[in-house]
Amino acid sequence: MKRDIKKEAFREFIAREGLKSTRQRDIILDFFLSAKRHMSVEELYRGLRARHPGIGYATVCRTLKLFAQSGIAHEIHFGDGQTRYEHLVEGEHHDHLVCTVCGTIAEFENKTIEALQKAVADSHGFIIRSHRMELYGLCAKCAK
Amino acid sequence: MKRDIKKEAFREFIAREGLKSTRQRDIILDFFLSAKRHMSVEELYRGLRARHPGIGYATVCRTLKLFAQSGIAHEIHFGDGQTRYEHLVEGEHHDHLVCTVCGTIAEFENKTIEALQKAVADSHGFIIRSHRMELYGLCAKCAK
DNA sequence: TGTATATTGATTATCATTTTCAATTAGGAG
DNA sequence: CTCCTAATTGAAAATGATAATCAATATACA
Ligand SMILES: [Mn+2]
Ligand SMILES: [Mn+2]
Ligand SMILES: [Zn+2]
Ligand SMILES: [Zn+2]
Repeated sequence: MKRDIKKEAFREFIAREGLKSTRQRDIILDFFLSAKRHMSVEELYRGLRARHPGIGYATVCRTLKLFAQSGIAHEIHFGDGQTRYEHLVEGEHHDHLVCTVCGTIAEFENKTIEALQKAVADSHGFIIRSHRMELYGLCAKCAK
Repeated sequence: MKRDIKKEAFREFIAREGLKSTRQRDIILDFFLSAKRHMSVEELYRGLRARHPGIGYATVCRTLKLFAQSGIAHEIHFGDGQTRYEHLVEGEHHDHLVCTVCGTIAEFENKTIEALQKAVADSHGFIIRSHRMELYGLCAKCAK
């Protein structure tokens, strides 16, 4: 299962970097992988604390950063001042539809757009390392 | 000239909202329209202070927000924790190529991509109100 | 010119995230 | 298994960008 691929990838990262495997990191990773996508740090922290009251906010922040560094997660910024994280397997990619009314986030992928992005970059002699594309507006529900 | 169109648009906004025309707002607008694009609040503040030492940081922040509200400027967030502003005339739009090495920012517009974005949104019953697309990587110069 | 109201700049507050640091833990050597 | 060292943790303080406060000042209109 993908969950195990991510766990294994993080385990390898920990080993490769000379870091240590800890109870907290295991707990946070388990929760992160089973929680819903695009959770803010605060949401993850509150969710974790329900079962693990001792866990510190700083540890959650640090651990999520490690997830991003290890490649099993991505930081997302939707402009509301909250950092969100989503887990993904290496090489996966998608963009977002963000409802500005209810906050619902939908994901999509469009190879044609990505090809055109590459073409635009090429015409500038620019080498793309990453990109972000977000469409903001009203989801089907909020559009009534 | 476009500069005058923007000045006039802001003047109208000021009047329409029952706000007042002030020396500071004039100074900040002049500098903003003549400075290079995508300046951060800090950069604009420092640039302004050279000629106008009395001007307050809070006033710069507030005034830039007013520019955005009036429609003559846009807030931009590239994920480095700095808010940038760029001026544009009503209806104009473009996206960005951001060099992660030297910080250079190029602008582009691609109608085909925008049409595809619309198509993606439609297929989700989503109504786009705005969007952002940024390509991060190496500019021609930094790619060597 | 007078007056009500908006604006300014300095200061303080916010708020999410980072850093600090003493105490604790992990995990390899012996 | 026991030591030992370096990594990790949680609480608290620091950070950094922006926003709010507020007394003093400037603006615009009657
Ligand atoms: Mn996503
Ligand atoms: Mn631009
Ligand atoms: Zn919605
Ligand atoms: Zn560059």
